[in-house]
Amino acid sequence: MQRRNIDDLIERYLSVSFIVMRKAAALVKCELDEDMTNDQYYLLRYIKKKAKCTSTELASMFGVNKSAITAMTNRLVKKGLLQRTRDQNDRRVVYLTLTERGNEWITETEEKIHKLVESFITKFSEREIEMFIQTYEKLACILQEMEGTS
Amino acid sequence: MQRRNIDDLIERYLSVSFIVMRKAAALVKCELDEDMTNDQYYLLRYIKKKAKCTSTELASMFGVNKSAITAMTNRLVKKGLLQRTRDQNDRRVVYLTLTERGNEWITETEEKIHKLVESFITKFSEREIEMFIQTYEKLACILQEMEGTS
DNA sequence: TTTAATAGTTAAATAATTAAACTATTTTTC
DNA sequence: GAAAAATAGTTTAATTATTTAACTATTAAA
Repeated sequence: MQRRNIDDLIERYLSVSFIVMRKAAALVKCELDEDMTNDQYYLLRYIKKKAKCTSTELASMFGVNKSAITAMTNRLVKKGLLQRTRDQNDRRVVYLTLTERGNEWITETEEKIHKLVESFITKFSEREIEMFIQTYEKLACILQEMEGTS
Repeated sequence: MQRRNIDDLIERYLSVSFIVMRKAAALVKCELDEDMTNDQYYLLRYIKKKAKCTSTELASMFGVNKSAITAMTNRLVKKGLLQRTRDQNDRRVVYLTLTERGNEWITETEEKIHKLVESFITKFSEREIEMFIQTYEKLACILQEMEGTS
């Protein structure tokens, strides 16, 4: 591939990924209750999928320090959406699970977000969106394997 | 398209876009000086491309309130990377432009970020990445046209 | 059994963000 | 042309997200 073609693709990638990131964040926010944030949505979504998980795992997935996760989970525990339980075999480990209310909230919210994503995903042909997501998933794998991503 | 196929694509999109967003943010951060943030990088990058721009334009691009832009630009002015100049025709308007140091910083940093993006973008075939970015750009257009994105 | 490593929290600091109230201009409207 | 409405940007107070460093408690390794 030619030098200027690569540079052009890189530039386009940087611009478009920035725009999509910010616009998508704004749209997701519109679907959430006033007192909930996008990060809180993503955190509860992840815990629902895993059923239970630890701070360390979340910190790695979110690419942040464990103390950032402690702060976030504290807020969600205070809101009654999340609960902590200690592992009886290894008492250092704390599991995070959804409360009943947390489960209700994320279930309702997932429905709204799915409708939102559907409203734009259906503007593409099945083939186009399938190809897009496949490449996107490949990219996710590459990024996850790169060092320094913690 | 079948119902369960759409739902599956939506779920895959949500998962992969989240992972890429967080991992990319972590990688970009590694390339920046200790005292600079990803948002500051994206803001200076945008201003460099436009040469000069206003708070209102930035707020719209970033999908945030104008007061968030005021706060960010204050920090960058304090760091000596950005400057404000008032429009002489319409004295309500304030233009933001890079200082000499700001220009040097963003030029150096853009080079690092380009190398970073190149390191993973070249793992795809030219055809695959071209298709991917085309669909991504279409998506950006659709999101920008959607209401409530401010 | 002392030493290492691991899991998580706390504390202090900063950045990003919002909402509401505000100042200073320019445009509209009657 | 003066009063009213709109526009551009800032300030203030509050909250969330984040980092780094120091810390507690527990488990694994030497």
